[in-house]
Amino acid sequence: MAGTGASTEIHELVRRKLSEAAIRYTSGRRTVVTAIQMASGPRTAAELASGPAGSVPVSSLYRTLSLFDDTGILKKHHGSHGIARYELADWLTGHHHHVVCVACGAIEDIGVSDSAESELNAIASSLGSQAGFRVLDHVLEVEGVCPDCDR
Amino acid sequence: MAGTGASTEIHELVRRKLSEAAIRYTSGRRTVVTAIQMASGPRTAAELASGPAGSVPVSSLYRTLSLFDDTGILKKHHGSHGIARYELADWLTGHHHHVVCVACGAIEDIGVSDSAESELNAIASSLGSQAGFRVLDHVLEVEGVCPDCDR
DNA sequence: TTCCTTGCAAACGATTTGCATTGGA
DNA sequence: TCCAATGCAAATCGTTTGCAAGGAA
Repeated sequence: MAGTGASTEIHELVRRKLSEAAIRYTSGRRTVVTAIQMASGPRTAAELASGPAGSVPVSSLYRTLSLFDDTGILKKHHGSHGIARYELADWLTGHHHHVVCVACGAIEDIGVSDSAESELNAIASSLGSQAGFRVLDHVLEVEGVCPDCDR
Repeated sequence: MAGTGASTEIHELVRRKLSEAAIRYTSGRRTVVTAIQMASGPRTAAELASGPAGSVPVSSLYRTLSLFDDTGILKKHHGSHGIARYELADWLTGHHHHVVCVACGAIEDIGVSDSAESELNAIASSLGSQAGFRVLDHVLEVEGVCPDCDR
């Protein structure tokens, strides 16, 4: 399996980040990180609980997700039905965007070329300053119908 | 009041759209449309209920919002805390994007130039087809700090 | 020991729904 | 008239929290 090295490295990066804040990297927390990094897109608490993080009780799961969001290890999104979805933060996996299926709600990660990314940055900066905002980041979501739902 | 003309036209467009589906445009529903079109960005049910749509009971409000979302009159978003926000659909107000304040959660509408919009369309199409999706639309959200929160 | 973390169950808040009543075409 | 629309209250569901027990430094 090719992922083992990267997996180990992510755990190490997370451990370091947590230790800076004097937060323990316990086995339950490691389980959550592993579960999320195996996914191909943002996952809900329910998906994690009924799958690879099934051993972690819901309350602990939510506490961990929330802690990781606060710490900047995870990024929280709000999917099609208002249910929170979590994925590893950009600094752990690289900046990317999402395609969302309007029919079934599936979300997939999608990488962006450097040239497209700089166009996006330019547009985002221009829009943000138009409104007087100090721009920090941008989120592009492509809405469409996924291959499965599209007949 | 300068908005009366446009306001009337939106009500007429909504009425027509609903009548196509044999759905009545009642006074409660008109109140909701009026409340939403007065806003400068997507609004939550609570905001509408405690403000310009205060006369509409919550259950009816939610039913109306949901009906309008299904009918394509409103577009539903999920803001910073997973609370649903609604705004008039693009065909009623024109395509636009949002700037979101990561500090206070405020959301403002923001227009995009035609040239930026076609760049966005090109990027979105390319990303979507990369994943095998039939692309329908795109959402760009600029994250930053609003003037009020930024000292 | 001391404080962080966990796990259960109860609490919460946004949204939905059952059902009897009202109102418009 | 007749069925869609309404309004109240109760139910749902994702998520949060109080509190006592477990564990690592």
